[in-house]
Amino acid sequence: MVEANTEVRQAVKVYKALGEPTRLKIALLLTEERNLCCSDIAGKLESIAGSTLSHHLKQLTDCGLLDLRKDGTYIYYSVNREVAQRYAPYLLE
Amino acid sequence: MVEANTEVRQAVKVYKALGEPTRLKIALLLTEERNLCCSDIAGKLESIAGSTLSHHLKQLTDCGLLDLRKDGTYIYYSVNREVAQRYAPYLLE
DNA sequence: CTTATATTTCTAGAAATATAGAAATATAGA
DNA sequence: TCTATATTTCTATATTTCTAGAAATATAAG
Repeated sequence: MVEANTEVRQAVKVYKALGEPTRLKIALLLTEERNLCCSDIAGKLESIAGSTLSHHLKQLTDCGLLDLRKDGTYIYYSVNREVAQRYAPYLLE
Repeated sequence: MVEANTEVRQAVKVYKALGEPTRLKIALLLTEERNLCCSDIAGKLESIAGSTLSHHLKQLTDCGLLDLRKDGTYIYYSVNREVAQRYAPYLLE
């Protein structure tokens, strides 16, 4: 019960992150294909400024839905399956 | 594949609806207890204007997450289990 | 018909969010 | 070190969203 509020707060963040078309698309892309970097993702979207994409990826990682792995200049993103499984297993279908 | 976009559009709506603290709280209330009317719900929230609550309930019903049943002057809301199950089974835990 | 209650619609202001350009930072390689 | 590429931060603007008061609508009851 102590953790209930924390969990609800995370749920709000996760759902807020997914409640935007571009971000949901990014999350779906990253469940199909793991370890995409920023520019890979940009390449798969219509046309998006790097700064905008960075802003979206920050929200998706801040809520715990995406994990990242830095490798040199690149940052590779993947969906965190546990978080997706808990709040939005729809992503994993 | 034809229905994919429709489904994604619904997903965005559902997640947008749940990505707001008051609305997530309403959704959680309504999974615990079915058939609450507008004023029941208002009574379980801190303090909210009727117009604000109406606005939130509209979003929750428009995305398919809540069903409603009119009975006289009252409108009773319940969570649509199928939609919740598909997009946010977290609600049903 | 009048009154009372439940809910919605209209309206507007305040706050939050999305977007992108420009500048900044980080790293790799020549 | 210099250059190129990847990504973030800063800044500004346009749009959306949240909120609630006032007025409107719907239904029930007297």
